[in-house]
Amino acid sequence: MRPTRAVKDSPSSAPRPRGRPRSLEARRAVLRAAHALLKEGGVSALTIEGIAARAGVGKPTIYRSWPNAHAVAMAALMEGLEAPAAPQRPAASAMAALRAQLREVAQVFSTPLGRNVTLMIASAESETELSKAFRNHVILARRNEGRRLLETAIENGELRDNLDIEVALDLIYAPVFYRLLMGHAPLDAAFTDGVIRHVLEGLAARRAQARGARTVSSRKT
Amino acid sequence: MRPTRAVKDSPSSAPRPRGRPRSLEARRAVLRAAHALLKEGGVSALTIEGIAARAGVGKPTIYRSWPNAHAVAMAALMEGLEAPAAPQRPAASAMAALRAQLREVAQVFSTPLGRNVTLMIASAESETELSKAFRNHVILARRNEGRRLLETAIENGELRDNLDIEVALDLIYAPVFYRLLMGHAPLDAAFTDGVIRHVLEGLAARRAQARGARTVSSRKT
Amino acid sequence: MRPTRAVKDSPSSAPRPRGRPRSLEARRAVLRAAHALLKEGGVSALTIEGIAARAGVGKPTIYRSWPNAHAVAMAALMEGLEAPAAPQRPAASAMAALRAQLREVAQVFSTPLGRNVTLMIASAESETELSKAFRNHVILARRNEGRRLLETAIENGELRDNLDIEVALDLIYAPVFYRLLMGHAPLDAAFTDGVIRHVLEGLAARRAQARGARTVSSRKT
Amino acid sequence: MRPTRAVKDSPSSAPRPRGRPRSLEARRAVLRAAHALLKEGGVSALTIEGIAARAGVGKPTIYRSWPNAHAVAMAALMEGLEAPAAPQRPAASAMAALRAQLREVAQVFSTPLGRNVTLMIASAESETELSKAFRNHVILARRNEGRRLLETAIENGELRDNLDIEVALDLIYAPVFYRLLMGHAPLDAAFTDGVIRHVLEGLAARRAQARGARTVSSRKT
DNA sequence: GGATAATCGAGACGGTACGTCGCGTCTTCAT
DNA sequence: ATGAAGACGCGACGTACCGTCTCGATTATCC
Repeated sequence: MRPTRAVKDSPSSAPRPRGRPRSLEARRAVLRAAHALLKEGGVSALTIEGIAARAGVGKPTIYRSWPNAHAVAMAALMEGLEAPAAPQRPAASAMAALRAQLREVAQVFSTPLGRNVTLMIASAESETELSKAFRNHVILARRNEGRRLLETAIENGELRDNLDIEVALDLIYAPVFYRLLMGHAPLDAAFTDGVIRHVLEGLAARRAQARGARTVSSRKT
Repeated sequence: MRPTRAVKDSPSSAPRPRGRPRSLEARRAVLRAAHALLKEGGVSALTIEGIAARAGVGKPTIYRSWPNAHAVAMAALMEGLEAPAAPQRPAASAMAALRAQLREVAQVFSTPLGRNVTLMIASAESETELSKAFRNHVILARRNEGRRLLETAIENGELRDNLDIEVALDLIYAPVFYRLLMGHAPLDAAFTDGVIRHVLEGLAARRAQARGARTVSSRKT
Repeated sequence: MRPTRAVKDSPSSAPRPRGRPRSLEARRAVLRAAHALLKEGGVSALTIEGIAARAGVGKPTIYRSWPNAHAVAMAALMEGLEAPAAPQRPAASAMAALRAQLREVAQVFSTPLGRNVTLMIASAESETELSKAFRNHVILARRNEGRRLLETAIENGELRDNLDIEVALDLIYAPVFYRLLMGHAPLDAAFTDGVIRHVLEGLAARRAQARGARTVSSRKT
Repeated sequence: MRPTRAVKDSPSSAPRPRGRPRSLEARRAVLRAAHALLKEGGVSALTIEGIAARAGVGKPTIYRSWPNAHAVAMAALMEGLEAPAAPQRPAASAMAALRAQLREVAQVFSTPLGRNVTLMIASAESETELSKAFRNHVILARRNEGRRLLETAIENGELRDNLDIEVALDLIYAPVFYRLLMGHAPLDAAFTDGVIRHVLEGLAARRAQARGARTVSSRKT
């Protein structure tokens, strides 16, 4: 198998490869074309031939940098789906910020493109370096922001201090992607707010029935 | 490849087939072949040509019954992924039953086949009748069982009575599929139990009952 | 390797193949297109893609019947380079007929198409069934006609009866193809007639009949 | 198009070009590699990339000296197919020498390499300077030797003095290349000797039937 | 001796054609 | 008149070379 040397190796180890360097412009044209095709026709419209034709590039040029269309798509989307970085306006509380972020996540990933991205991550057949990077970039970026918020909330006393943050993060983000992928119910702000509310309050009955809940939970895990 | 005429020889009891009553047999062979291929090579290995060859069936015979490979796969899986019918042993409480069911779901869908099924649902590009039926069959069957348990739990006083059941169901099931598809963290019983525990107690800091909640949660996380 | 079953097997052994028979029309369109391309642009213009496009046919359809472009070309030319069957007007003698035939051969193979055909035969890398058939068809058809004429001439007493006919045939036909392929000198009727004359008389100095021979040869050379 | 300046211009007019001179070693490595590839895999194995890789040379280095693979091949072969210069042992007669030379020609060109060379000449699509030079070098060198022998033979009285030498040369050499390229019959010493014998004696009947032959030949040419 | 220039190797570039695979439709024959 | 077999037009796949173009490094001549 040909190497398909990664576009970017470790930064310092590079002893300047011998031949003509790869054209950054071609690379960019390919990613642009891939992005456009993905937006227009979905995953099935994204073919190497189509990308090459649209980018004005030869097929081998694409294969030189990526092993298959999937990888091109991921690379293209990593540049087009930047995390929105800063919360535009400071929220009243960490949980309020989280609620706002969850709305934003739901909105971004509800677009056809966002849905395709999610699918692409999900259907990655093998764990390549690129697919991990892509997942980290797309999914974990938000998740990390969420983790930061959760930690702040715990410090603030908004949340109890003995929760499993990873589980909590899954509780918060999973429903969005679940509805997105399964499509069994709408994915709107009402839903994400409902998620936040329920996950904060918990489902267990309070006051009088706290004991029952405790009993249930205290069973051997 | 040889025709593999009789996919299954009935024990010589039938001197009947003068005409062409082979249809049902052919269909079954197709579904069996599809199932096998899906298990062996994943979604990408499932081609109409492959199914036809393996089932000893002509391609048009397949197209006569299903519009495309996706549909065949779904049909094949609907027969191979039955809901596990009854909870084997009655649980101590509704939530205990739910916890057991969630473990079972996680286990079933963690198999390569289960993962492929989930992907197939997720990546259904258009909402066909069949894809809805499939989703209902695979996903909603469990969800309905869960809904029944939640309602029982509310009646029992295990859960508070003012919760949004649909949101609650998503809170419970989503994390399983989220980890399954994103693969960012393991999907085991410890996780599903953690999900149940956190979703019951909620994340918010308690005022009155903080002590009780903390006690529960402080068990091995 | 796929069989690429010969277009025509032995005639009687065929138990009528199972599926849809190959389209004769497609086959004809392919050969027509190949012929046209060969005529227009020579051997290098004859690509499978070009043929397919021009014939309105899929590439696999071509590969189903022929293993490579070379074979298609040969098949195409076998239908377009028929031997001219009968000598239009009966010649005064067998050698006169041979002289006329040699002129015709030189003329036919001097065309770009004829030259390509000859090259194609010459450059056949491996001895396939088709290439032998093609050579027989194109080259040996004329050669056989020539053999018949030589035999007649021997019977007539025009030629001596102790000559090696195969060598004689080579002596007659080879110069035409030699000039055709090497291009070191023109290939016209004067040349072919000169060949016939010299090959009849021989190069050796005569003892008894030197005079007669000289007389003959001294006609315009 | 770049000039592809001839490897060797006029000898004296050179004002010694400015830059680094072309590497003679590289040139030799290229020719050696081309020769080896041609011998191993035939014409189709001779690619610029293959030559460059094998010679340890950059592709542009090759293109700087030759316009295409064909030219490289010809250049490579011109150095590897030298005429055998002198007849090793003086022959009894000019025709005996010719017979020996024809044997040698048949033997040399029967090798795979010789066959490829011949094909290369035959299939030269355009009449470039190089292709003419190559043809002269490979084909005409022997032919010139043959012409010298024929002239000697005429002077000796071995051959009649009124023959067309060019036609005679074709009669002698053509059959070798004809059998070589068409492959319809073996190419051995028996054959070449037969050619010489027949071409000397002629095909026409002698003595009594000389008149018939003459009659035939004297028809309007 | 330092600038200039053409070479060298390496290899990426936009292309063209390759030969293969699978699609979904069709046609033919045997049952 | 149904079903297997399989050819059809089509389109994308991933590869091999084409001939051209940068690159950094080298090697010569000229100023």
